Amino acid sequence: MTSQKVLMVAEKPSIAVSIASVLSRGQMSTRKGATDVHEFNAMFLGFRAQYKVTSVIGHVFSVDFPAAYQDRTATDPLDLFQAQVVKSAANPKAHIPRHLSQEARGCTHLVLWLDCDREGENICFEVIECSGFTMNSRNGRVYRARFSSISEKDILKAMDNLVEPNRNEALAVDARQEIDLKVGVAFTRFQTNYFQGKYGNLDARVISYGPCQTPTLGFCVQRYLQISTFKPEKFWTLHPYIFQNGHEVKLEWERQKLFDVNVGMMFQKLVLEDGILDVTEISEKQESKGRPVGLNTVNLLKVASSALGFGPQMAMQLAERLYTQGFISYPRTESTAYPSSFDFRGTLAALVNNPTTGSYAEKLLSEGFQKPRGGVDVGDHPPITPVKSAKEDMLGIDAWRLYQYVCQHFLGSVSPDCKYIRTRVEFTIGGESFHCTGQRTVVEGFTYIMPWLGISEKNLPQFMKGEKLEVSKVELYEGSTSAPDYLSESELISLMEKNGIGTDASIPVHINNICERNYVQVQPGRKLVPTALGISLIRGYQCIDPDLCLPDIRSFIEQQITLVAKGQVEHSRVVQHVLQQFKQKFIYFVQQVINFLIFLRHCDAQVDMARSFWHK
DNA sequence: GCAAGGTC
Repeated sequence: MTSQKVLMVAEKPSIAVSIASVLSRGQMSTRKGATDVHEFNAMFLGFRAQYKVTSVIGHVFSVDFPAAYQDRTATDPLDLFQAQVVKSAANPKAHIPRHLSQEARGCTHLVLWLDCDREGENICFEVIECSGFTMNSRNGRVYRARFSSISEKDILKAMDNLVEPNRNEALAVDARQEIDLKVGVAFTRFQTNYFQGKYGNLDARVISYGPCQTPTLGFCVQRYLQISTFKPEKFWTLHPYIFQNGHEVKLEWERQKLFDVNVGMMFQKLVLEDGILDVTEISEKQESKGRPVGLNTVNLLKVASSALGFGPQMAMQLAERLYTQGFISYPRTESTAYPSSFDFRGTLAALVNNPTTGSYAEKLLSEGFQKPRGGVDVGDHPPITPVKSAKEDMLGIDAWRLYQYVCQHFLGSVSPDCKYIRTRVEFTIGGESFHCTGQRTVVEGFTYIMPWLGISEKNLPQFMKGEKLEVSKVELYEGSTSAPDYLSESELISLMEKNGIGTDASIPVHINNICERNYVQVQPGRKLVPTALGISLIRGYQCIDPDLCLPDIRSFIEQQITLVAKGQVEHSRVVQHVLQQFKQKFIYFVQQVINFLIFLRHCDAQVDMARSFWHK
């Protein structure tokens, strides 16, 4: 009897290695190709089988317009909405389609090990197309492996529960690709044609629009507008002072702020006339600051920007290198919960040779470490953790600093919580209430290894309830409300994540885009300051159609394609419906812009007439 | 050469 031949395809080479290692128990032979192919013999569905495990490198295809629409001077952007879209190799140099079709030859079964998300489901069908397999054919069968992590347990479990790939989820991605392409390119071509060199000094090669990049820019400009329209306001507050056991203590007012100096002076007089503070309440409460959950990509990017000064693009490049050199685990993950099978002891042991964090890792090993807090498991990859110890000269200064943070975060996540005692003393004087607070650390916990998160110690002298104290002075402090600062890159990342703009992998790309297109500039402290061009663009959308630069535009697309993913509405109906709406917006936008440009030309003509009149 | 999403 001839044996079965099984082809397995993963989303990236490293996953193919993991799957082949588990299923062959390490007994595989690897041969080079467009991507490596791992071969071995094992049982498959009760029969002896020859296995080949290989991978793609992300998407095999990407969508674009046919050649006829590529010449932007010869095409009306409005026609793009009803144009055909064609798929072509995402990376022609990699020759992935040819690789898949060659390896599939003679195979009786195809098992798809793509990442278990919508994009992965879409890549499943790209692989099916290249391999020549068809769903439900007699001579070859197609299976989908659904795995929640790349552990031996989950891989074997997925093998015992093979399912079919989900066509609807794949179609939802097709819908998004077509909508993003048509909307983005139509607006971008129109804007570039009409704004470039037309007026002002908005000189730029391309003036782009996109349902992710434009709301991203919108966040930066929104903050800029808050700053530029901010009107500072004076305020007053009372601070009584006392001397207790040789310490001067400044008290805070329950009313916090007043915006009228006369009322402030009245209260100051009341307090001074009384002159005696009554201690009405003393409370001590133990508070806890929780250790961090596992590190995911977005949180790594935020820390890299705010604490290490690395932009997201650079942070990902450094992380990628640390990953391929085996120092940290896979750096693209949404999960913050460690899998149940995670080897904490092994990871700690791997760090004991680290010059700076090694002794702390050793201490956790000998004295015991904590089970990490919950977090979320999205089922993609485990949180980002160190894998082996390193020294600075092995990595270079930047990679070393990022690696150090990954170590500190991991160690922090298996350390005790930080415990501290908060003391609050309440006073009354002249009918007004004041208080002071102190705090002291009881258990340092994870803040030992992440000292910047530590509790700032504030000691208070002893007080007794019912005690009466003489006030030493009563300050009427005059302050001024201040404008917020420019949006920091790490705040922007938080806003994007919260509003569903981009993914962990694409957030750095969008931020990089708005910088490279000269819409914002990164200033010291990684603050994002919009340029004249960026401000003009967003103000333009705000005048014509504010939806265009709001994050809801992305949520709307996501929500519509989810109907496809769930099989509730047909793919083509959703695409038509969404494109129809964007086409209306596009037409209105074009009309308004053209009217405005006509108006400007009219103004110029008036100015010219006035000039020639006065210069006669 | 314009979008956004994979991954390198």
